[in-house]
Amino acid sequence: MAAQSQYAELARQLSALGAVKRGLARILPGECPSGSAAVLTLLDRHGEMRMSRLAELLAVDMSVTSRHVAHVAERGWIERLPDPGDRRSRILRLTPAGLDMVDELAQRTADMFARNLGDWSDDDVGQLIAMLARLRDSFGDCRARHHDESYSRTPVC
Amino acid sequence: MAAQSQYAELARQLSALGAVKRGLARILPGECPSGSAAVLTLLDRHGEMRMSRLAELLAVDMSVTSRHVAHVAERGWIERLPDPGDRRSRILRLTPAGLDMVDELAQRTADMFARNLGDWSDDDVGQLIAMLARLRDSFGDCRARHHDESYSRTPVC
DNA sequence: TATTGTTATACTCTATAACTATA
DNA sequence: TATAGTTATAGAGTATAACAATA
Repeated sequence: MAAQSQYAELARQLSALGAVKRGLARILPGECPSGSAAVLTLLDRHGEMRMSRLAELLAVDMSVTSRHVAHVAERGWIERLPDPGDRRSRILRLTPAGLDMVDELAQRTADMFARNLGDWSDDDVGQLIAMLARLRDSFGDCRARHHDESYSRTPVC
Repeated sequence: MAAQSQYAELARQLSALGAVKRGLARILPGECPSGSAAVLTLLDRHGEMRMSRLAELLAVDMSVTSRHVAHVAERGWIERLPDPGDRRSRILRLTPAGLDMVDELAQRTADMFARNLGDWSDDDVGQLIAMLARLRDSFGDCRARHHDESYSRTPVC
């Protein structure tokens, strides 16, 4: 358990991270904002999946997921296939054009990091990744709890 | 210098951090969204300062800073004093009510982290803070470069 | 009845550009 | 002319609520 002043400092650092994320967003292709990029990247990493699963991985509400998915589908980067097991559901899958975009994104991201993190060792980056993963894990699923009052009124996160 | 796959993973982790930040935002008082909280927290930490300095610390455009500052000033949490040395400028300073709000924010933030990071040691948190600070430092000031074409057309960040 | 997904609405944060006042 | 700050406008991301279709 850490001290209160440390928590305050951690909050400041997390807040300041917005600048890094906006920097990352600024190098994206015009038609592919960060929400779309996240969808494509997750589909590439985890393979085809349903909306609800994607919403979980994105850690946003399904309504938000729906809009991001519509955006990338309109551009032909994914297809929405019927789910044979549940006709309410849709299976999301990258198209070849989507895969191309994923490659483009990876290229731009790597360039960006290479420019700015040139003096970080492989190990440094690995440690940062590990700590961020642990942080996310500790917070669990921080999305709002829809219509669920079984917990306290103020969300746990 | 790290590998491209590591950079892709780092980008994913940073993107996923949005969930943690939204969780943090959800516990804020209704009248004090995260932009306002950042202003108050920075004034508390660094003492009174001018708009331009605050914009730098927030790492956002001054127009954004101006709106956040107006919001907290309307609620009486800061005062905007004339700068004796430059009449274009304004000095921002926390009021007693602003200090109270800072305390309230620190309390809520600490509660939140204590709930979720209970199994992190003081050292763990310290390491995370240090790495985030280094990350931010490596990226430098990632704000858009206004009307400055002395660099390449694509921003460095 | 409950769940999957979509759409409408509203709010926060951000950047760009045009503007005022002062240096 | 250049700089400090404000305001108007637009775009991205998100959540809530109401809704349709299916389980």
